[in-house]
Amino acid sequence: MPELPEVETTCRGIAPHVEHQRVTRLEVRQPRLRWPIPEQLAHWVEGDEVQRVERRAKYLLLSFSRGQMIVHLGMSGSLRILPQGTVPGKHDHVDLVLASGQLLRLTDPRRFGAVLWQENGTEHSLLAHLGPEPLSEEFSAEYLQTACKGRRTAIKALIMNAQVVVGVGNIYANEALYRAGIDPRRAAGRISAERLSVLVETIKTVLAAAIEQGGTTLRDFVGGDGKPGYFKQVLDVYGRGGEPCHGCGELLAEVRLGQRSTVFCRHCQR
DNA sequence: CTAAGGACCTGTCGGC
DNA sequence: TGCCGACAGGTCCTTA
Repeated sequence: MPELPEVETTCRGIAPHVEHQRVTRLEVRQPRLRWPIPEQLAHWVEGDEVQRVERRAKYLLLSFSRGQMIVHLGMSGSLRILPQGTVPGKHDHVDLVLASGQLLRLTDPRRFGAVLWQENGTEHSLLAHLGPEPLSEEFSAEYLQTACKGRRTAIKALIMNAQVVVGVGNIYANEALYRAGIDPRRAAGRISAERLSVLVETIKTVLAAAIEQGGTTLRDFVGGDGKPGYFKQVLDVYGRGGEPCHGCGELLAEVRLGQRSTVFCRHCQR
């Protein structure tokens, strides 16, 4: 479910309810997510106050006095603020119960998500080798040009590689490549500097627009405040295989690339 | 080192 | 209506 805009929307939605709140209890009903939830996590957070909620890549980081709780939503996860006492459903695996009378609930049917911990002064290995944030200045035309040099891998796979740049998932990779006029299958090392520069801009634009809209609504995504996102209305290619290209009217092609559904226009993208 | 494929898990949808 | 396979927003890990 969550791509970077969804995670950002969730972060902004939950932060006002969670920051500076004391955690009265951590209730784990299902510890088996992508990795087991650390057994000592409750011990580390209970009685302490959440200092800050922030996002790095698609990870949410909740800071406590001795370390950070790391939350990843995987493919199907979501976080919501609910009143205490709300009866948990089948896939409601974790509750962070707050002194305010609310709780932060993690729901994740597929359990590809994760709840982990990093002690102050240490960096979890998952976060150690992440590339730059796509909306930062560090993610520049020059940076992408260097990253593409000599690479034979398809450009779409490259921009979805978190070691190159974080937060570009399948939807926005398809959209950004369409807007840049680049064939997603093209070898990264065989794209001109000028065109890569355009791609950097379209990645930034498409992500920023999606964040502004509150994320893409697919199925039943809701942000931390329970409101749905509205970006789906402006997707040009994702989920539109076989339908007419918004630019030229030719039918959009759909192929599988690295096991991910890839939609593009054979006429507009080269 | 790079590139490609499998793995994790559940729900939903389309076809027969 | 029921069953079965294909597919879904992510990304780590193993294999070549």
